[in-house]
Amino acid sequence: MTSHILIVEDDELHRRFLRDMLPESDLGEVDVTEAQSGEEAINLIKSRHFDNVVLDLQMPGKSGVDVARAVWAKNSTTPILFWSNHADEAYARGIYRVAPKEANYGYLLKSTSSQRLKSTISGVFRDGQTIVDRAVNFTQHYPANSAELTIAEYETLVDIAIGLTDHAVAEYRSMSVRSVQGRIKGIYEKLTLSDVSTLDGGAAAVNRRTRAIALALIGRKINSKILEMAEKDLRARGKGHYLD
Amino acid sequence: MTSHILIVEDDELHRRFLRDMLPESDLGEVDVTEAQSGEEAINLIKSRHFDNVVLDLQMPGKSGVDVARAVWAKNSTTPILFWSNHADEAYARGIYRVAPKEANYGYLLKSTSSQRLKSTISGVFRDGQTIVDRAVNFTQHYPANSAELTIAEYETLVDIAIGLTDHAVAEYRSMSVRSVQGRIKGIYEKLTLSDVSTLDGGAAAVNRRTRAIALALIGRKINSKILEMAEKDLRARGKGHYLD
DNA sequence: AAAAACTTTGCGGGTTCCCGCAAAATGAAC
DNA sequence: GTTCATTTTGCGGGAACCCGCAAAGTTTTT
Repeated sequence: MTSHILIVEDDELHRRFLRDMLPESDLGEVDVTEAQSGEEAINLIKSRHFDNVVLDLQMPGKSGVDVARAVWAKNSTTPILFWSNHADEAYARGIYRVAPKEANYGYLLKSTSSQRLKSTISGVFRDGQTIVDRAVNFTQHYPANSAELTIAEYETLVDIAIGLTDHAVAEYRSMSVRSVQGRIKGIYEKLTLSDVSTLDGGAAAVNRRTRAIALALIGRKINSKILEMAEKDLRARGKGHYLD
Repeated sequence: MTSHILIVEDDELHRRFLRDMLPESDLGEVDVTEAQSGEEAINLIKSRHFDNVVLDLQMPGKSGVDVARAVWAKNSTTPILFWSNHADEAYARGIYRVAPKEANYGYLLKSTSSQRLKSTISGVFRDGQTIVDRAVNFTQHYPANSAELTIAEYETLVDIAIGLTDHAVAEYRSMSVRSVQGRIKGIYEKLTLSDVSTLDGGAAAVNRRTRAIALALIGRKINSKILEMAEKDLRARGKGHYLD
């Protein structure tokens, strides 16, 4: 039986590498289709059937998480292998948020060996496993440890990272301003921002809010793609005017 | 005469592509050395001589801008070709800031054709040209137009993006707090943030400071690597305690 | 069902950010 | 050297952020 596989990959060398490697894997006969962008992929997904998808995460325009959402909207059990240069917790959380419970997927770094890639493809596409590279610093069962941001804290972190005020987050998430501030304080604690140093005159050297965003960015808990998706969600929920 | 070329590229497929392509270019005889990381590259640069460097920008650990700084510290006229998936103004400004006046360099996206890559290599390495891909949204002669951030505004944007307070920026840059606030207002105007919308109760929906950072991030004026470099510069100038 | 843990919430005070008003200082152009 | 443009600067007021104190509500564990 022929497997129909969609490769979504803007990098030509990587796309070619996958195209050549997939027939060598032990999936049996495969029919490979390629897309060079998230937009192209979404159009293909709407009009054609694919058994499996190999998906880069960071692409110009729509990201891999955008495409995954479209794949799983069409068929919530389609296995996806995320294959990326980036081990961002931001992407891992994004995937976790859009993945249906019944889906299985893989998340592998491009720096892993061809052998490892082949065995992961088999595991995800043929054997129905979920396999996440350990370099992706995010567990699925959380809080795996209490230093990780909860779902609620992460959601609030993204909200303040796109620039919303406490009042706007409160209205958007249907909670009080004080609640929002409580979650933000929790974020600061987990990013070890409870004490900030002061200047000679006694004023603080660091603004906690922007420092937390910087740390999350440098620690790859958030990235620009995730912020774009968050803005899109805001607009989809009728609150786009906040940003105008 | 043999050209000694250093390739700095974490992606194995891209490194291999360059290694195969360089002897085909019209540089004459070439001797190619490869580094898989910024750190490895910096060690090689210190101990060996290279006539030219091909440099990825976004790598784990030290970025291409870090490596460029080391290259030009050793020899301020070594031509460098920056070859990247990312057309970030952040990187362009970073390069511009570390490039000596007498250096020539290229900045090309990996999505351009092999033909174009070869001709750019010739132009930069043999003919001493500076060639920047037009997708890199940053001119060298600025302000090319008054909507672009000035050097001073950009420097302040990066300072607030890493989380410094107005007082800390003032002390760090030896200027008054009001001056810092004036520059920040200029940043907001150029990011079209002068008017922000309000919620039903009249409170603002958007915090300008964090919204400006989000827009700069999404617009690729800044990125996490640039923030890491800014933190390093802070520490190098004896102000690392601001962040502790 | 009860107890414990976690989250939400209101109030109020202190700090930082943001901006207007106005003037001084510096740099560029003539 | 003079004029013009740009940048810097001080003061003060309003808004947003941050947090302590305390209590209520919800969820989880026993």
